[in-house]
Amino acid sequence: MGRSPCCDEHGLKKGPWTPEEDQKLVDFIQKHGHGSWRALPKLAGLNRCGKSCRLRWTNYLRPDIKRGKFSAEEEQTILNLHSILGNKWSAIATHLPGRTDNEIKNFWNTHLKKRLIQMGIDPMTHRPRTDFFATLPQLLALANLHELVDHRPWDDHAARLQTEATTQAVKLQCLQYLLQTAAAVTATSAATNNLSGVAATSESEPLSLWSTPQLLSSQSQVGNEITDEFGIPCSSMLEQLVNNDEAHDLGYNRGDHFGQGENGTIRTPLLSQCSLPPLTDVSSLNPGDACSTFASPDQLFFDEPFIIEFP
DNA sequence: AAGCCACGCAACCGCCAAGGT
DNA sequence: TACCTTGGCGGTTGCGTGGCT
Repeated sequence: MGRSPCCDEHGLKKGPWTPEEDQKLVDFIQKHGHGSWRALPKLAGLNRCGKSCRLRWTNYLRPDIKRGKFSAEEEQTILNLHSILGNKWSAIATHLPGRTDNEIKNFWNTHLKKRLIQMGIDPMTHRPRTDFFATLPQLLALANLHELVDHRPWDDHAARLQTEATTQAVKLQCLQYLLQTAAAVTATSAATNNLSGVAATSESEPLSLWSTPQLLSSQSQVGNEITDEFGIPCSSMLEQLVNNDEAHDLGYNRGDHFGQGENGTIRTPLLSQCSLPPLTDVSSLNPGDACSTFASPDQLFFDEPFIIEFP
């Protein structure tokens, strides 16, 4: 026999709280503390179940709750902690003073998760998605553009140039995706080392790396790891790529597309990715997947025949 | 102006673990 | 040791709101 829900008791109100109810709850807790949540509603004169009171208090009425938009630093902290802890919202909340687990959970589900997905990153593993279908739209768009450029009779030189430019921009985006994938493989081993270090020293310095705002918000440090993979400073290379006139003309530096850096610099998907945490799940890494399954980025995107092999 | 839709968020539900008896 | 109570947590739902057609 299952347990009956706490609010099944007759006459207990559900749904949104009124200001009067809020006031009663706040007054009571300020005078007496919450004590037993089950007993509280009767004592406070509320027609609610104890659980509802507790939730209302912890998620909304508590005086130390910080409301308003999440700062960039808070976002980064959530991303980093989520990559380690997963959906342990209460654990994540302990690192964000004034934020409730519910608020963080909502923020994750409505903002961060979608953003990661848009960037081609699996929100659960924090690793770039390597499945073919995740990249299919990009590849199809690329293939279509390629055919247009190659087979259409061109009277309008300007239009041709623009399409070619767009093709290059799409290539750039796909290249960035592959770089993310390759970088993740590199970062994974580093992350593993970091994490084992954290685990080994967790008693003295629990999660010290992740809870340090300077490190959490440092894109360059993580970006430097990517440099090692290709021997090229990825951030500078990509900034150069994205900063070129073509990208500007195509709107690839628009803030609403990739995000705008603090001093007006462009934040590309990859650079944003660089700010994501190192990856944690090395055990599931398949040496044959991701970038190693594909040809090298050069081969993939600059050897045109590959592209038109797709139907 | 009205209807539709997507989004954000507060609140609920159900499960689980800890502690008490 | 088994059962019960309680609090906590994560997942999900549903309502309000704003933007778009």
